[in-house]
Amino acid sequence: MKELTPKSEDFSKWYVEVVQKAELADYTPMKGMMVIRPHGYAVWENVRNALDRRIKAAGHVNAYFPLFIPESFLQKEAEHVQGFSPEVAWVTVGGKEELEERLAVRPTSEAIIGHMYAKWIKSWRDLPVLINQWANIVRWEKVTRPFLRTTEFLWQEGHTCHETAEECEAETLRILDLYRDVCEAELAVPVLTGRKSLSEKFAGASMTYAVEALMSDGKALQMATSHNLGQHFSKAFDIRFEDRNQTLQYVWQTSWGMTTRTIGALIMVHGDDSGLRFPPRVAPVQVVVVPISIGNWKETVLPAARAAAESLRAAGLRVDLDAREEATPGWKFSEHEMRGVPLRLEIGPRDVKAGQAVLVRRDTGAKETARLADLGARVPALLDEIQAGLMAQAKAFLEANIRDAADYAEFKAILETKRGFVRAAWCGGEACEARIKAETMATIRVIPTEEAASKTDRPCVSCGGAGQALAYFARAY
RNA sequence: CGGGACGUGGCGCAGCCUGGUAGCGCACAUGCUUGGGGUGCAUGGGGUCGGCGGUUCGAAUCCGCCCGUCCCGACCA
Repeated sequence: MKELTPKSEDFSKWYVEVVQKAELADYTPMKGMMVIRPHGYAVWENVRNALDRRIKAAGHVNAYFPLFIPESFLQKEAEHVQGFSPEVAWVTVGGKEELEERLAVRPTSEAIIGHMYAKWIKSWRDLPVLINQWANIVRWEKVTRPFLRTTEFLWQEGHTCHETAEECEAETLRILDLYRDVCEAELAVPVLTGRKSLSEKFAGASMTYAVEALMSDGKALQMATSHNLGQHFSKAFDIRFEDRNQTLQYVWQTSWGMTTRTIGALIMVHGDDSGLRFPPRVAPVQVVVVPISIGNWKETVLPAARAAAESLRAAGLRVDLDAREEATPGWKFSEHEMRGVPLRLEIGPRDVKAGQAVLVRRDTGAKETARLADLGARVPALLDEIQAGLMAQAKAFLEANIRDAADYAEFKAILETKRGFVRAAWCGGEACEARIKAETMATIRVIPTEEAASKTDRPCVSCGGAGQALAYFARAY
């Protein structure tokens, strides 16, 4: 549990080390499969709860569909099967018997859900269907990294059906905004939102919208996606309803997901050379109480530390009392910094005498003393400040790393020297997009959805043709 | 999947070139000591060197194949 490689020296190494040293995850004997350890899983639980609250508040209900999908189902939507087939894991044997039809371990659940929806939906009165599921997913990725890309990962996937195209699009965008809100309000990760180019969209969607964040090494990370599936799947799976005019119509569908990858974003956006810095809203432990062990501390300091921890717990905070005898205070400080605890509360003999405690912020390192009687008010306020402080810091970084490129030379120079997002005009042509990707490794992360934000009179940064939209380009994870 | 690096107690490494059955630091256990930023000392337990095969009297060391990890690309949430 020593010496973390500095972020600036080797970002990838720093990332892998901090994941392990903070005990968020660990590797297993199977390639690309990791254990999410209790400290990491607690983060996921907090993210999940925040998301789940919002999904339900927006009118959705949770359900659970099977892990396996018959091969023939996956094949019903041509683009879908083509997009996912390279990374599907198959079950071919059950017990000792060879299966007649092999089963895919779900890489996403549109196919099985589509099949069930066809059975359940008959009338416009059945619509909208607003179902979400929390599930595990398997995609046989060639290159894996803890949280960012693993063979199996956890996520939620929403699958909705609507009467009209307009309603469907509205749902897609409502969810996009929901994701933005979770990222910014809970994870303290500022994001760009917008649509994807056609080449980057979900296999089988009409349009994909995404929430993109900027990691502190200047690479972008997709935090969530919201797809307008149009009628692609309803036609493939025959999901029809009789509308208000007594004609049969195919439903309009959306699907959307957010994954355990968000934990990777939390690490890469907020972490520093001492380890993790979790935003209080999703931190597994919000306050750690460290008694300063000197002399007869167990009789004097420890009871005061217990009382402080208890009172904060009673106020609804997630509090850990680190009363271990085998570790020194300094050791504990470092360890809890590594683990990202937002606020440390130190109580020593001097404090007990003075009826106070020392509060140390993880985000800034700032120390202050507070009267024990005031902790109930001061600690929650400080946690709010830390949450806001992390957001402000990340936002300043994002804004400082969005740069406009007038021409291709400038575009390339920015990506070479500074990275971050480059905002540039694009003609809408796939050839230009592909060329930019090949030459700079940058892809279109999002094209802002609002007319005003994407409108441009500048020529395409690649070909010089008429610019159709302003797009945000970046190298991405 | 292409290029590169690596695989030796839990972790990080040395030893390999010039074969002779393992060593260091941290961690761990015990005791004392210390304690407001990773305390110090002593004692002790733990590996047969990623796997398989070959060469050899003898392999961590040489050769071949395989597996895995990390980095850089192509693919992806």
